[in-house]
Amino acid sequence: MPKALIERVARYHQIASRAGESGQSQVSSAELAEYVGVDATMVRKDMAIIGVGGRPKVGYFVGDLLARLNDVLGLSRRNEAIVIGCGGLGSAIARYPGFARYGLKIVGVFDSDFSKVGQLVGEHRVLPMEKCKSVIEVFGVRIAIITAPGSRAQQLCDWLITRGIVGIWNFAPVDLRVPPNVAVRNENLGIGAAQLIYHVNNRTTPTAPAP
Amino acid sequence: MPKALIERVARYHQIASRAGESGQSQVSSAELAEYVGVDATMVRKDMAIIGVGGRPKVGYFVGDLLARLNDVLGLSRRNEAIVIGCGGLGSAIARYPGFARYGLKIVGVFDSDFSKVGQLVGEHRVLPMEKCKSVIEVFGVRIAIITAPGSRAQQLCDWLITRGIVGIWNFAPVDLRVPPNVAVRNENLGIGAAQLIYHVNNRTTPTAPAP
DNA sequence: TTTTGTGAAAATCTTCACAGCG
DNA sequence: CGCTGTGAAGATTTTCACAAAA
Repeated sequence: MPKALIERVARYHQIASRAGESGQSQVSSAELAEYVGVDATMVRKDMAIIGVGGRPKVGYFVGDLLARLNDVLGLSRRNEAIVIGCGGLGSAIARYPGFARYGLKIVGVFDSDFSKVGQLVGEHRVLPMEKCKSVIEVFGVRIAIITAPGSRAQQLCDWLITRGIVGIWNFAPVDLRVPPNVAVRNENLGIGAAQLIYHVNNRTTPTAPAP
Repeated sequence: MPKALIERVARYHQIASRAGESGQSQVSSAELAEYVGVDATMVRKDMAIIGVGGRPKVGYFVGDLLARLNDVLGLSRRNEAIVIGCGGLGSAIARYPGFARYGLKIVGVFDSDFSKVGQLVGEHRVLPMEKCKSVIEVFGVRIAIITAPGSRAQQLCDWLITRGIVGIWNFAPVDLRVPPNVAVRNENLGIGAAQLIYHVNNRTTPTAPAP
């Protein structure tokens, strides 16, 4: 399974999802290609790989496509998550409304700072770390979103894994190391900034198309 | 210039930067490879491309490496940025301490909601959108960080570009479209979530090494 | 006649194997 | 020796060209 494809599948999902909401019932490979920023041929190849068939002259049916994408991504099942650390980033994420579409449900927000415990963050009451273990067990939580300080993130991560967490979404400014059976996504804003700056400094000056 | 390389260069910078701070004066390709998650050979290839030479038995000098990386990424010059929208995500980003290392300096925080104008977000006073134009001009701002609602993001983006912005870091849950001479980085938390969920559901179960 | 589907070619990226140097 | 440097081989990803279908 092409690794780069997974990068695109999530985008296809977004587009299909949006198209569905706006009442559109089919999308063409050209349309998908446009939004994802690749060639239309590749979209068709991708569709072949994930097992979605289209119809010449019509395109792909949004319903079919979305169903298959949900299946591939695993969004059909409910995906419970907890947020650890409710500083600025943590509380913003805990309140972020856009996760519902992906079946990601935040079931607990934790902080080791007692002055934050008990505060309301969106619809979540901040809980002390002591409660974390039970929440994981009770809800069968598999995903943890870490927004704790970099200095504590790895230690926290290790502990969460012993408690059964198998997916880590890390916003602390360090790259977390995990055993091979655990999925980790290191978001790292600093690296994002560096990449953007690179592209700003090396952006394409608009040139006339080659003859 | 290999596109995938740029993805790694920012990570090399992070590692080198950290190594320097902890007093380490050289790093080996194996060490860099370990952290970035690629083969050591590729690190050496990358170094050759960006023009960093190492020494057998020693590795790469952190000072040389960092200087070159700063140059390649364009972090030597100061990179002014503004933040538009100071909801949860916007204010978290405005206060994020990790950007200094990359020369990214936030010089203004804006919101169109008058009830937020005048509030203090970290060290920044929230300004009304009317002031945005002048701030861009006065500081020569090239980068805008958008955390406004998805519904307004594209319109805002278009306007910013007319005002001279050439780099957009977009946290709204839509993919912004920009002309080819503008750099855009669509961060999109929803898509990040979808990708993590995929990897959680398809993570490698630890198997015995092949015989 | 437009849009999908796909084998073959091209480009890109990654790993291998080993030479070279301190 | 241990680690860098690099040409050649290998794997993957992307594009091209065109057949097929509605």
